[in-house]
Amino acid sequence: MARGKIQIKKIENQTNRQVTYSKRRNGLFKKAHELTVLCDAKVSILMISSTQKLHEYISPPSQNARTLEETKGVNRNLRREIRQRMGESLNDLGYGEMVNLIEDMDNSLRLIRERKYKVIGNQIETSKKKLRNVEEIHRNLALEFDARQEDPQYGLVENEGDYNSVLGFPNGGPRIIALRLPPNHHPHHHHHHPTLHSGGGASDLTTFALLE
Amino acid sequence: MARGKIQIKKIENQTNRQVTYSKRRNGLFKKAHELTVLCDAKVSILMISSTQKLHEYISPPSQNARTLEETKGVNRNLRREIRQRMGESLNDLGYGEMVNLIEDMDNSLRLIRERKYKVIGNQIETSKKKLRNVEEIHRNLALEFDARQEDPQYGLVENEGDYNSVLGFPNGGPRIIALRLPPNHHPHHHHHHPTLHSGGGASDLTTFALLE
DNA sequence: AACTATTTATAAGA
DNA sequence: TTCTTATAAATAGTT
Repeated sequence: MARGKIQIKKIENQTNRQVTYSKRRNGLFKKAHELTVLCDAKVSILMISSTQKLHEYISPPSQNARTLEETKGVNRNLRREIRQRMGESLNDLGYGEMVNLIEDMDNSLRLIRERKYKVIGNQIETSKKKLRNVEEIHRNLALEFDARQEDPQYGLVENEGDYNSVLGFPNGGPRIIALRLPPNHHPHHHHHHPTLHSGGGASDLTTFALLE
Repeated sequence: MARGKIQIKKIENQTNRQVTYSKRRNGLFKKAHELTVLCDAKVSILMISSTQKLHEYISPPSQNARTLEETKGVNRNLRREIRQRMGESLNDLGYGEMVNLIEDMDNSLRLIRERKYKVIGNQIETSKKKLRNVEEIHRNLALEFDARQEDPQYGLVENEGDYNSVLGFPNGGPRIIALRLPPNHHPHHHHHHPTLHSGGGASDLTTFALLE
């Protein structure tokens, strides 16, 4: 947009592409920030460069920060729990947590089994297909990021863009927020919920603190 | 940035704010799109306006061409599956499906039990954690939101931005979805699983079908 | 929704 | 990478 018009198509020269990526990334983040301020909006941007580096912009929490953060935390934990219930992401669980999870899943299984015997109707063939489809689809969805996590070559990049400097925030600008939930703050009523246990050596809470 | 410089601070006039939001949102999405093309990057943007509408930009998958409808189906099925694995929303399952679910959960349980005995301790690679956390934080906005879709009162908003037209995509361009959120929600009002519960008699599938 | 006077972003060069 | 600057693009205010 200067010194000549360009076509919007992939920049083949790797160096140029890198430079343009860096410049435009800053521009985009700046625009995003202005939008959040001007329009009282919430914006979140994730981007992965052609060299597989990750950059992000998260608009700072506006007003209902506490509630929003709590809600975020609940969501985060819910998702983790789901993975665990699928038998994935078990790295995060300590022994005791795993015992609790198993107990919880046993209970769920019991529920479902009971229910099974109450079901009328037999659409077995169709049903099997549906479930298979669900399972396959689920695995595909998990790929985008999760698969990347399995590959050591993909690492998180430290704040390269230094967006805060660009925008004139010495520090304290938009950033990743860590949430520490109260230990008893959970939609579940049962106490033995695995994902919210703060126990264990390396909890998510610790990791989040590092991010700040 | 025209006809006068403005200060980057919240626009108090509601109408102006709305207009500016719309304009700048399109601008931001366009920039994002250019970035993806020019620099061969992947970009994902989520934003919620002050009127609680959600808009998102997701750069088209470079090769993996999954349609919007397919993706919607994935999400729909994922949510349903999660509920089922919690022992809820079993109404949707036929007998055969339930048999499959039980079998699958048994397998998962076995996985977890096996894993339990292999747990050693701090195996966490910080980079993996970071990446996962970034992803999760980014998607929190969407989830905040997905949870509300379970409630029939939430309706879909038509593609206001019409970003594809702006950019000259007749269709098949980057997908932007707008949904309308209600002004008030209740993050702390939880029953068993508020965010994952379907409301009323209609199944979630039905609800989603209406939403799309 | 369109129109423009201006501001802002940025491509190319240093 | 950072700066400079000519120019393209975005957009604030207006119609």
